Amino acid sequence: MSLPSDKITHRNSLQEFGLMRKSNSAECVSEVFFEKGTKVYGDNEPADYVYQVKTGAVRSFKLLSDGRRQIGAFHLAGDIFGVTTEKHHRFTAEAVVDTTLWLVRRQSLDLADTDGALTRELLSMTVRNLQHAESQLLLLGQKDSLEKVAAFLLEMDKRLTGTGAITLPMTRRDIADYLGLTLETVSRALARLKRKGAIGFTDATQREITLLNKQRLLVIDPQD
Amino acid sequence: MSLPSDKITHRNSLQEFGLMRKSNSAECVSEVFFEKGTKVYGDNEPADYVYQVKTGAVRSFKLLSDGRRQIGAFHLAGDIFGVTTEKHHRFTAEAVVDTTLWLVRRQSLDLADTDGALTRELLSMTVRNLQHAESQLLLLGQKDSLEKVAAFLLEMDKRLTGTGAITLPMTRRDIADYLGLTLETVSRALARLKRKGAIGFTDATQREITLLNKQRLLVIDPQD
DNA sequence: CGAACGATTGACGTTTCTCAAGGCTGGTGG
DNA sequence: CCACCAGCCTTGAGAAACGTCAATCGTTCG
Repeated sequence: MSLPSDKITHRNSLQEFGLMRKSNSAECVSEVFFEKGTKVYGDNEPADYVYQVKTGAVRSFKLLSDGRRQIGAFHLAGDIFGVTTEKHHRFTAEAVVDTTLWLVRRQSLDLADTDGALTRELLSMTVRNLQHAESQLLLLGQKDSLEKVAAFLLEMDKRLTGTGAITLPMTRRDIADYLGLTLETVSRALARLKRKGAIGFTDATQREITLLNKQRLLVIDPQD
Repeated sequence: MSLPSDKITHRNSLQEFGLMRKSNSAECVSEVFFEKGTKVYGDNEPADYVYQVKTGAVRSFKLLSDGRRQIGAFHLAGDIFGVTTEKHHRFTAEAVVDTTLWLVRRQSLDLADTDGALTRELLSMTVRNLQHAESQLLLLGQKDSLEKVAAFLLEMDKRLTGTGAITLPMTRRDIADYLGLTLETVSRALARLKRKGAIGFTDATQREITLLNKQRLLVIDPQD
């Protein structure tokens, strides 16, 4: 279900952002807290809400019957996710770390679409998702582990800060399931990048990474 | 460029299908022949037309700078492709075999979108493309070669006939670049499926394949 | 303090890739 | 008609990449 209760605190608020600008009653937007590891929504569940990350991070993934997991996207602060034209979600979404989301009832949006502006907005979001999936196809199908990890670091840097100093919210296993690798291979690829002088670790938990040489990462990661 | 000339024959015609229903002048729809291997449009070229496969097949792909190729989709008879909200294509499209396409100037569509019906149609197509890409992510990231090839055969059977008797238009290399494998690995996977009794070859060129046991293929290919 | 979690590293096994050889088919020109 | 050639497919042997299993270490948190 979409709104598990006991790990979540509700605080209604009137937030203005993205799609949710169209909402006009206070009940439409809620701020909800999800503890690390909590499910936001499940595969095949009714898509009743649209979400935006206030703080934290969310992973969106599919599972095979034997438990293999493909993470399709990470949603970071500011990202809108859970948008679909269909009745049901096609992914499961979970909080990667303690996360605060804003959410809007989808129904409150449908009503507002008199001029088709919402349909166009929906289209533009779907196109962005499609573009991300398309570049991920190239990464998963053609790149080796070093290229995948380099591309991942560059993507995260771009989306988190762009400064070259990043703090990853996700574990090595999450990264592995995003890149189609194992966590050990991700760890070894990071070690190789460190030995090459392309990156450096700046804390004990190995989640803070400095991109010492983006140019070198760009050379490792072949562009299309 | 989008309309190479000497390998192509033009025949204007008034075809009614899909998106193109909106067109109302004879100049908007053309039937164009593309010889095997011909480019339909290139990555980053202006997206001036929308296409539908009349006969034949088209591959749509991205290249890395060193020549590695990821095929994102095959377009078969009846499929509409080349639809985008942007000015330029994000893929290159080539005829896999001798192919006849119908094409419509995109401009002739834009004019017709008074009621937003076209935007909704565009949205629904983009969503279909997104869904295909999403399941391809799972395949590329998590499945081994046997599972990939089994999934490929099931997809082709479904889209070509559904009867279990298929004639593949594409080479082993095309299949490999679609599945993120090498052509040798594809060939070996097919040989293994044959030994298992799941498929059979029915002609000398190894392009006609009979799915002797779809249930067995479904077991090999884990579902989400 | 001890347990749980996440990360790293090594040794080893498996899968896939690479390189090479050979076969089959269909088309072309003598 | 036949020889030849080019393209496609298969198969094998060895190499490389990646996965698996296991041990260890540091951190966090009760």
